[in-house]
Amino acid sequence: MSNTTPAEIAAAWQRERPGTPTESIEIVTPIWQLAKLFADDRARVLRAAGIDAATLDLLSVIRRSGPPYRLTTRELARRTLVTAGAISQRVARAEREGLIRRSPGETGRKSVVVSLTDEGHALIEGSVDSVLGREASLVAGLSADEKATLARLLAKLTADVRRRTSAADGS
Amino acid sequence: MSNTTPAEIAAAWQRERPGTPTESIEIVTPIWQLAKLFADDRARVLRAAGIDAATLDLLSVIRRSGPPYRLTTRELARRTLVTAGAISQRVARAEREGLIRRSPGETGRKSVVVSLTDEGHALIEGSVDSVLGREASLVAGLSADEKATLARLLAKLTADVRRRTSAADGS
DNA sequence: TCCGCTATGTTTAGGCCTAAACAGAGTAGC
DNA sequence: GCTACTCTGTTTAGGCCTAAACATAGCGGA
Repeated sequence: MSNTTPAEIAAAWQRERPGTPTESIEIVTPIWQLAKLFADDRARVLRAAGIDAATLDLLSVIRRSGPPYRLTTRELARRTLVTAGAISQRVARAEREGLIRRSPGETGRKSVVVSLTDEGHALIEGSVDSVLGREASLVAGLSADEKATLARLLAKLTADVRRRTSAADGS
Repeated sequence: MSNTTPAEIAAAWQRERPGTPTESIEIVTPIWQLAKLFADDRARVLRAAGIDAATLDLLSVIRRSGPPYRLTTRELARRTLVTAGAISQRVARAEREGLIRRSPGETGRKSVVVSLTDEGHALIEGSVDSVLGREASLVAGLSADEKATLARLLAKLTADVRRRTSAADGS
């Protein structure tokens, strides 16, 4: 029934291999577990709405960029955390389903702009509230103070990790 | 260069669709971003060690279960967050690489116990410290207090979300 | 003008995962 | 002793992703 907690994992390593550097486990492991819990739950909610998480992410980025709801694939790759190849595939799938439209970009360079179709716009309007509403209910167990503190620490950690993992260095 | 921050995403939704329930964004989004940053970084560290994250996870669970380093596939599925089918595939891959061994379980029911080979044991000993050490350095930007607070809030949130997503109900 | 460099996208090969269909091993009740 | 049911694992079909190989499109210097 109960899954292993991060604290138990760290304790198990210390018991089996005293001296193992386990300081990060109680931070990193729950982040992975939560990411998976949120992802699975979101997938379940979206299945009912006839859309998948990857497509929702794509349409969301375009939708909240505001009118005229158009972005180049380069911008899409920058604003989502996936590779250019993944964007290319997402766009192809969404285009096949009639949710977006591709058109050649005009300003210099070779470029492609992706824009929402009416169907795509309707689909995102109909699903974003249910997804975000559901997620708000999942974090409702924390008090306002706890949520603020957690958000602040996560923001700090994200900035730290991004700095330490990108480019050279690392120590 | 800079990626969009969760706070900017929430602000964008409020600008475009006033009233969108964005309370969860500054919690859920950074968790996903961090999970991906950690996963990518771990994959990079492991590539050098000749092992992948899925196999490391498998061997780790068996290793820290203690002597005699044997678990049934059912136990493996329970202790990792993946499906039984995924375990079956992970075990098949690891067996092909000579890292684990499969043998019929004796106690009642049909069951299969997975045990570490010497090669598997050596591989996990040689990589766990480098992975955990690297991750410790990634979270080193937080003070001891901040780490403790973050760990506590993440543990609480994980318990909450698990409770709210499992089984029926949800509201 | 020509050649090549750089910025952009797309395609391909392969990895890992989930859901669901399968299959085998015990167990329980008749 | 049989049949049905319930655990356990494995296999299959399909999805999404990354890395890397491929294409193109403009620009720029000689």
